[in-house]
Amino acid sequence: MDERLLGPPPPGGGRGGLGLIGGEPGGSGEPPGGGEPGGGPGGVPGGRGKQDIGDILQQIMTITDQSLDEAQAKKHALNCHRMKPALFSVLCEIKEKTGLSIRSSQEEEPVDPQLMRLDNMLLAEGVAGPEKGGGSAAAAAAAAASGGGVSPDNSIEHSDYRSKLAQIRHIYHSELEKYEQACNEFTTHVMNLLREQSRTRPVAPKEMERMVGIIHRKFSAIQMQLKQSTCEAVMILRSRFLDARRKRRNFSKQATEVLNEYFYSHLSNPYPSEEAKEELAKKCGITVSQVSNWFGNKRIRYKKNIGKFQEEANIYAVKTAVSVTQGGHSRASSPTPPSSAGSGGSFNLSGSGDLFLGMPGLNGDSYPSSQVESLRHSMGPGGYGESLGGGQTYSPREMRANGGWQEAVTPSSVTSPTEGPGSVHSDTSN
DNA sequence: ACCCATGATTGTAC
DNA sequence: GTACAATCATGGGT
Repeated sequence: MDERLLGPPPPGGGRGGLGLIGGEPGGSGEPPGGGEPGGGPGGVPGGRGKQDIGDILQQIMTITDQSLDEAQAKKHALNCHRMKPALFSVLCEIKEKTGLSIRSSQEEEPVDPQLMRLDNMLLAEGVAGPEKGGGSAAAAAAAAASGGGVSPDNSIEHSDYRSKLAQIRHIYHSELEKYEQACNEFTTHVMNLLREQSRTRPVAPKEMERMVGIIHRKFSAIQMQLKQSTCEAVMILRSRFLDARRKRRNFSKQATEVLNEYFYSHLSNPYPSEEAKEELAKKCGITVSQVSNWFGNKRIRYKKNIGKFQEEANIYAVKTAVSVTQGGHSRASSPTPPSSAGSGGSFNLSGSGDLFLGMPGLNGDSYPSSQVESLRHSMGPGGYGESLGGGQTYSPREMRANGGWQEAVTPSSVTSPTEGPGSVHSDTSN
């Protein structure tokens, strides 16, 4: 088998084997006329290339037709030829001359910047490099990039990301190993070929080195493709992971209820303190930033369309009213911030009462009073500032700047008459 | 498929 | 850093 692979070098020499790696400038693996001892020193460089293709084909045909024994016999005859040393020295001479041009034509091979980039990226993503830490580090980096909220199922996403990354890593390494193995096998094969050829033609160690270099370059090109596609896979995985973070999932009904309850019971000043947010977050099984988001969205949307929220407000107002009248302490689901201790009942009552006033049908007004208030607000500040009653100790900056939450959205009656100067809001802690 | 509700993100002001 | 306002993008109902 090996014998067949090494083939009968004399006619055509190692052309078959070396030709496989292709792209060799000047066909350096084959000294001019090297495979044609019969042609003698007359086979000058370049002459081979001009040979008629028909001749070559014919030669190939003869090779295939020849039996191995015949080839071996020819080889032997060549080696024993009395002119062989002379021919060999001529070939060596020619080789010396052509060697320079070969060397100058290729050699410079700076580290490919793209390969470097790919290597760096694979290292950074934890695909290349040490087994441990890399993947999780990348996942952590991705998580850090997410910014604020860490959703409860984030860990699931993390493990998912990690397992997928591990898969990619596994495939990458097994492929890399395969390539390396193939490269080594091929290198050995080529070296054997060259060694075999060195009996009939001069093959300098440098030439062998160069050949090995060529093979490695070819294989590293393949490796680069592998790295490139691995990078692409990681990028896709990563983008999917990042997209997944953005995916919105509605809060549970209970969570929304808790948040709404707080919102409507603090309608006059729906700015939960940090502690209140934390407590709400704990109760709802969400993060503090999600609570902040929720309140931010709620405030803005409530303000924008009070009428739409009226019904909802009424529902929660009734809820709180009922729970308060039933004992006042049954509002277990509604967090009572430490700073608001003692005042909860009062503003709940006031809130609900005012909301009833705002109910269409209950007050006989086709327009909810809050909408009227809204209209009044749109007329500009100044006319109803007294609704604050001077009792609010907490006023967010922007509220002070633009006229205040109460002024904007709260029906004048909602501004908690019961929430006097002594009433301290949870938000006053800020 | 469409529409609306809603959680998240972004840009801006303070 | 917080809040607002606008916007994006998805979930869910029809």
